[in-house]
Formats: sequence, C-alpha cells, structure tokens
Amino acid sequence: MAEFDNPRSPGPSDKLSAMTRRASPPTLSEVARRAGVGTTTVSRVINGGHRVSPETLLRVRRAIEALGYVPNQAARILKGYRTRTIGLVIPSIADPFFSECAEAIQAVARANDSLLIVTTTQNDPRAEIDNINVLIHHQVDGLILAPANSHSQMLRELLETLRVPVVAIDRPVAQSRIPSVVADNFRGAVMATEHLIGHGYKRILCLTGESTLFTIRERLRAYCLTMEKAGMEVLLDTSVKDYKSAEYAIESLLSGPKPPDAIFTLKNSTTIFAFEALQKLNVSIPGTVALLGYDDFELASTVRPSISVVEQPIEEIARLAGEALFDQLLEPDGQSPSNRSGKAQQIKLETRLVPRASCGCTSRLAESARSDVA
Amino acid sequence: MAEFDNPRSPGPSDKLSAMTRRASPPTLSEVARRAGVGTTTVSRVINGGHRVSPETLLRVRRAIEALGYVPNQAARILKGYRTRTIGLVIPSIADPFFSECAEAIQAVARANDSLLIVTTTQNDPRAEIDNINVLIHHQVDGLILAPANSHSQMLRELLETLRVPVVAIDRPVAQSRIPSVVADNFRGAVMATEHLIGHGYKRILCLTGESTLFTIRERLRAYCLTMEKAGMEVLLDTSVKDYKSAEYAIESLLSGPKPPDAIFTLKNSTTIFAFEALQKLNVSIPGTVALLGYDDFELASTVRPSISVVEQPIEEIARLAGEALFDQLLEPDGQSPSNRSGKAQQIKLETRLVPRASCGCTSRLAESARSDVA
DNA sequence: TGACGGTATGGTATCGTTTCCACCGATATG
DNA sequence: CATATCGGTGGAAACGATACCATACCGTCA
Repeated sequence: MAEFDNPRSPGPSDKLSAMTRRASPPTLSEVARRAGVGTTTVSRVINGGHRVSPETLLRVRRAIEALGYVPNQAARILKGYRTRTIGLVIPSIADPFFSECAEAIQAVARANDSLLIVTTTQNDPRAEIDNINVLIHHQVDGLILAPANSHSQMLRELLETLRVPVVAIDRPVAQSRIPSVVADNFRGAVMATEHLIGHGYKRILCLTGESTLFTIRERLRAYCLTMEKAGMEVLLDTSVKDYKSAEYAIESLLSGPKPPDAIFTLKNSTTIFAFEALQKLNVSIPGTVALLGYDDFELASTVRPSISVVEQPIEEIARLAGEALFDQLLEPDGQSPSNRSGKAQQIKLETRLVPRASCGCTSRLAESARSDVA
Repeated sequence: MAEFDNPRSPGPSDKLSAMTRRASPPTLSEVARRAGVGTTTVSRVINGGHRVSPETLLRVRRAIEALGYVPNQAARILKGYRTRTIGLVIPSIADPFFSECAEAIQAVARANDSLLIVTTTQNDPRAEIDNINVLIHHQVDGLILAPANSHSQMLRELLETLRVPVVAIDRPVAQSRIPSVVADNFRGAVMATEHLIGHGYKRILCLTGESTLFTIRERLRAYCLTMEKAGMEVLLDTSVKDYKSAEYAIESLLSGPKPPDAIFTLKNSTTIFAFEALQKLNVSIPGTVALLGYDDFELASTVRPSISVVEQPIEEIARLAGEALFDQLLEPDGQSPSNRSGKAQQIKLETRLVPRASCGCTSRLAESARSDVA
C-alpha cells in the first residue's frame, strides 16, 4: 500500500513558461489579468455572466478562450460546491442486471451534469462498507447502492449518519427510511408459481441457488406461501451453485421416487445452469419437466425451447433510483432529506411474466401472449 | 441545464454546535487544537507519521479517532495531490464485452487505491470528445478509452495535448504513440476463416453487421485476404443489424442461386441474430450451413447446436490496460509519458478459437479440442 | 440639489490542506 | 567550547475559486 505521493513537480518559473507550452493549467486570476478585470468579474462570467456588462463579458470570454482556461474543480469543491459525482455500489459490473442498472444510472447522471463512480462489492458486506466510506471521502454528492445484506445493523447506521442522500436499489434497507426502488419480487414469484400451478403441474420444484439475498428470500417466501395455499407440497433444493451441482441435483431428483414435473428457478444463473443440465441429460422440456425462471436474459427467447421467465423492469428501477437521488439533491431545504413525509420514498415496481415454450405454453400461445403484453 | 448551485449552507456558529451533532465535518486544525499541537504535526501524522514523537503521534491519533476526522479531499487535491480517480470511456456499460472490461479495470483501480469513473459514448465520436473533456475537468489521474473512431484526427490531437496518461483499449489510436492494449483481431479472423475452409466449406459468407469500428474492419480484412489466398470467392453481407434484417438476408441468400454453406459473423450481436434467424427458418446447423462467430457469449456453449466462436481475452486486455496506466502514473519522471522508448507500448493479445458444434466439429471433437486448449 | 436605487466592478477573507522555513533543545564533532 | 547535525515542532504562505462588502458611477424623483 503505497504512501501518498508527491504534489505537482516544482515547475518552471512563471516568466519562463509564459510563451512555451504551459506546465500547469491557467488560473482564474491569469484570465483576470489578461482581460484587465478583477477576479470577481471573471468568476461571475464563468457562473452565468449575470451582472456583467456586455463588453466586459466579451473581453473575459475571449481571454478564457485564448488561455484555454477551465475552472479548477478542487478549488470550487473546497468552497462548498457540489462535486457533481455520484457513487454506485453494486455487487458486480459484469452481472447483466447490474450493468444495465449502471448504464441507466449513468444516463441520468449525465443528464444532471454529473459523473458516475462505480464500485463493486461481490456481495461482501465489509467491502460494501469500505466502498461507501471511500466514496464519501471522495465527497460524492449522493449514493446509490444495492445492499448486500438488507438487515445489516452496521450498514443502516452508517447510511443514516451520512450527510448525502442515498437511494437503495433492487434491495431495500430494512427498518430504515432510506428511500429504495425495488421490484416486487414477492408478487412476481406468486405469479410464476400460480402460472405453473395453472398449467396443472403437480410437483413443482424450486431451485433457489445459493443466496441469502433479500430478493431471493422474497421470491422463495412467495413460492412457499403460494404452494401451501394451493395445498401442494413445497419442494426445495438449495444446492445448485454451478453447472455440475445443477446436473447432480436434477439427475438425482428426476430418478428419485417422486420426480418433479416442473422447475422454478429463483435467479438468472440458476436458470441457465438448470437449463444446461436438462439439455445435457436429454430431459424433454416441458414434456418431462417444465422450466420457469426468474429474471430474463438475452438468449432466453432464442434457445430451444425458449425459456419462460419473470422479467424485471431493470432499466426503470435504475432510472427511478437515479431520478429520486437527484430529486433529493435539488431539494432547496437542507433538512434531513430522507424523512420528508410528502413523497412516497419506497418504490416497488411491477414485474411481468413472459410466457414462452419451456413452461408449457405452446410456441404460438407464447407468442400471442407476448405481443399481447408488449 | 441547471446553473451552478449554492455553496454550503451558512451553518450555525461554532460555539453553538460544539456539543450537538456536527453540521460540518471536523477539520485538521480542530484536530490540532484538541491534541494540543500545530496543524503541521497533524498533517505529518496523517501522511505517514514520520518525524513525529511517539507520544505526540498517539495523542494526535486519539484526537483524530475521537473527532472522526477524515481529510478533506478537495483541499488536498488543490495542493496538487492526485485525485485517485481514473476515467473510463466506453461505448456502453450494458455491452457484455465492456462490462467485463469495466469490472477488471475497476479491480485494478481499487488495487491502486483509486476509483473508477465510467462514461459511455454509444460510439458517438462527439460524445467521446465531450466525455474526455469532462473527465479531464474533473481532474482524473488517467484515462482509459475505447476510441469510437481509430482514425479521428480530432481525438488524436486532444489525447496528445492531455497532461495525464492515456491507454487505448480494444481499438488503437492510429498514427500516434498512445499506448494500447488490443486483441489480435486479424489473426483471430484468419484462424476462423481457415478453420471453416479446413472443414471443406466452399461458399463462406461473412456477415459484418453494421459497423465502421476498427475491430470489425480488421476482422473483415483478414477474412477477405484469407479467402483470396485460398482462391475462394468473397461473399459479403453488411445489412444485418437486427433480428429482422438477419432473417431477411439469410432467407434470400439461402434461396438464391448459389447459397452459402457456412457463415462467419464478425461480432457478438450479429452471431446471435444470425443464429436466431437460422433457428426460426429451421435451417439445419451445421448440416445446411455452418456457423462460426467472433466473440464468445455466455450461452454459446449451451444452445443447440453449441456455437463455435473466436474468444478474446477480455479480462486480460482490461487488466493489462489498467496496469499500463498505473505504471505510467507511478513513473518517477514526469516526462511526456507516452513516448518513452523503453517499454513496448502497443500490446496485442492472442485470441483463441473455441470449436463447438455449429462449425461442423462434432460435439465430441469439440469437447476434446476445448479441454485441450483450456 | 441632495438623497436614493440600481448596476458594474474590484479587494480580500475564506475554504482545509500541505509545505517552506524557522526555531528549539540535545547530542555529536572538531 | 563553539559549531554542525538532527529530531520534533509550529507559524504562515500558498493552492484556485467564491462571495461578502465596499466603491464608483449613472439616472431619477421629490
């Protein structure tokens, strides 16, 4: 871990570098000198040019142009201005769900003249805390994060002492007034389970994948409740974490005494592992077992059979979170921004069932249903 | 476009807020006062604690702890320190190629105590220039970018006047000494074309997709040269830009007088469109036409038939670029960093052919070949 | 004419940190 | 014993931009 490093190199004397390529960027007072005005006037020109006579304005603008002057961010920030950066804390950028989020949030940031700093946690709560601290030290104006653990006491406390607005995404922060934008995971999983039940499947297996995340737990809860309400047996397998484990689990379950006739997978990667395993084992889909997954993915409609999924409005989640953040940022009153009573702070978005072939909807039905919703 | 906004709110008088929850973060001089030392000493403690007596060190550390002091970044930066942020300029975060890049670069940045700011251009050269300027104004320490147009005069000039190190990724900057890390697109496409020729296909069609990007042009050049060298007819189609156009192009070509017996797609999305179209048209792969794509993707090995591809070492490209950037950053001499003669600045990485079923390699052969290389 | 309101402008303290320089005492060196 | 050396320390001047306040000027109204 390197120590802090040297400041700018000494640099040539002012006179020497006057005509040659500059060693350091021009400053506001150099602009002022060149334009024959005071620093105040230049500052005013930069910040909108109000209360400056047209001639002076022009002269200053020319000087700025000639010197290629750009204001020094650090100095402005020091005077209390916003940094025009926001931080994003997510498990991984490579995950398609979060990369789509990042893209959308970046767009919102850009629309608000801000930049986005992305950090990743790999769902490690400690890395998460670290990242938040680092971003705060870098004086970001606001923070969007997908909490690794919704119930972390430490996280909640940290967030509530923050002086900048925070919005949680995909997963809420339990027992706090931190605003959040999440999908309705419970409702989505209810829809999915009911859909499979509606198809007449009798033994619906739920593959949770390995996860303690809030979203997965919600989906699991919904599956269990729905099954029980329908008087059906809850069949769980939590062992699938990669292709191998999927193959092992599915093979043993299918050759067991009471094999499942449908599989509901609770997340993207689990769906893919399960699909891969079923293919490899030459299990007919949906003939022998139907498959329905949570979360859409690019090739879900292309593979044979196409895979039915519950689709989340990812881009919308991210966009709303970004907008909520900037709403808080632009609020005139500096009062603790997260406990204003007026606005609905906890946003929950609808998800959508996309029936395709793998759940037993025929190709044709699936197509019509699809265009129906779209 | 909002104007600049207000500086910090006036804030209560010092005395008043002394005992209550602080309105603004503690400063270095407050720490100094509490520890009964000068600001210089505190500063020294923060920056490594050299030349400070053990007792004083302890006292200062305690004061820092008690006040929860963290140094103000803006002030340090103003004094000439690095911002410990680097900028990344890519076409899109949602693109799997670039999201993997971003992930890897972020990891390198973190390892160097830096943060990553991500901006996207949608391959628009103007947005690219804008983004670079914005990042420079934010005083990033360095820059990594995937140039939209390798031959842009404007871009080259901008980059060469920059005072911070730059590394190009995936695509070089033509006629310049900007360091770059790219895959050997030419060699990759030669391998692919030769592989198809080796299978005995006679009419190999190349689907370029819509692109003027450097990478695609390189691959196209390689395809053409290899075909000509083999005395075979170059078959090009540049019209595929989505699923519909793929279906149209493939249907009309296949029903034409001299239909292709193999397809080589030059990028990820084109491969998927082509595959989708072939499936929909019930064309047998590789029976009627073989398929080989550039760039791997998650389900390429899962779909039936599995799709043969040329795979790029994405993570390695990104990691090397990140490391090259920090190498420059840490170089002691501040001389124009990009034209040091010592190091190889233009890195070109090998790509790898991953034969699967779609090109005609049988499943078994494909498997063995695969594990052979892996 | 004198008081007043408004506009254009500049001087200067300030933000929080680093660093140059000066200082002090103590030990080492001639 | 005088002087260099060195570890430990603090005062105060930067860094670059902003904003409070003061000033100078002009026109207008009573």
